[in-house]
Amino acid sequence: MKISTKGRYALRVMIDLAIHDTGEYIALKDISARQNITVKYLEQIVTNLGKAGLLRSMRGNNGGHRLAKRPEEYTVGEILRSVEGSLAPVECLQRDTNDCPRAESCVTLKFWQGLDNVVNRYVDNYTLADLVDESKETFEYDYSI
Amino acid sequence: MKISTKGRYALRVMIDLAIHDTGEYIALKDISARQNITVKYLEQIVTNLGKAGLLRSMRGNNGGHRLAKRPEEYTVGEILRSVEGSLAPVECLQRDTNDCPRAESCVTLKFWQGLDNVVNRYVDNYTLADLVDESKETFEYDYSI
DNA sequence: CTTAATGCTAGTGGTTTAGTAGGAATTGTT
DNA sequence: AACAATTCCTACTAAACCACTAGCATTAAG
Repeated sequence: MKISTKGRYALRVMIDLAIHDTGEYIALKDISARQNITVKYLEQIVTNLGKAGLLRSMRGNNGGHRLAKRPEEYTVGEILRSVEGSLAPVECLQRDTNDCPRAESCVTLKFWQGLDNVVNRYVDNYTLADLVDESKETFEYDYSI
Repeated sequence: MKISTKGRYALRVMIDLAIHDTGEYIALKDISARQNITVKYLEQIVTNLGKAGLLRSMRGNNGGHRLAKRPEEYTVGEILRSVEGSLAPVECLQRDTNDCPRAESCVTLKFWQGLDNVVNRYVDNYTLADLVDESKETFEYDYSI
């Protein structure tokens, strides 16, 4: 039931972009320095975030990334899913990719569906803005993070 | 965020033992035939369940396993944890094994704790008896499973 | 044209998953 | 006492996944 580093890092990247949002594009180099994640690894993460439409990106000199919408418009769920794929606890709940032939007779299906529901309800009711607020509580006067 | 086969199989084993409970010990061979899981793999799973005190086991001829308590006294959470280890979505929440030095400054800690809470609340309020009941609904008159 | 950035594809060492395999120990039956 | 059926224990393994690293192509500004 673990979330991978990509999921955890994606959250940190989004918080970082939200806190340092100036309207300009922010280079991965800067995020890397603040978050202690290599630029190369960040590339993969922001690629996923970008493909999901969560970021606007710009190549070339002075290029970088910025949020595509306001922090309160992102759910943590969509951020996590963009890099982790489905958060479903068992594969048979990923409707699109899988159709378990035993579904009809599966005794535990209801249990797994319920678990999937509570997880998704939680992550989809938590917004990036919530994380940003908590970040500001944590570092009361220090916005350098 | 996936549960491994061991976790899924452990649930099926426990349901199987509950449904076929006669007070006698049930051999892995029988569970294997009903659940389509090899005896060898079942051995590993019941070893974990046994070490957690969830099963009573008997070696030798006519040996096998049976539940250590009534189905309503098991939570699905304790069954899953006995084979999966902690269900925490991030390692830093596994108090015993880990003490993240960044915990104080971790911006996302509160979010992860909340997720851990909803997951554990769900699985710890679901009992083996609930699964058994649902199994009986699924196979109305067919208890051969 | 140079520089600084992202975009894309591939490689890689380590860990975990999902089993398999073999034999020792235990218990009931004959 | 021997045998058969079972669990117990340790080790092994192929495949997948994770957490990166690497190299080069592409793009944009100055």
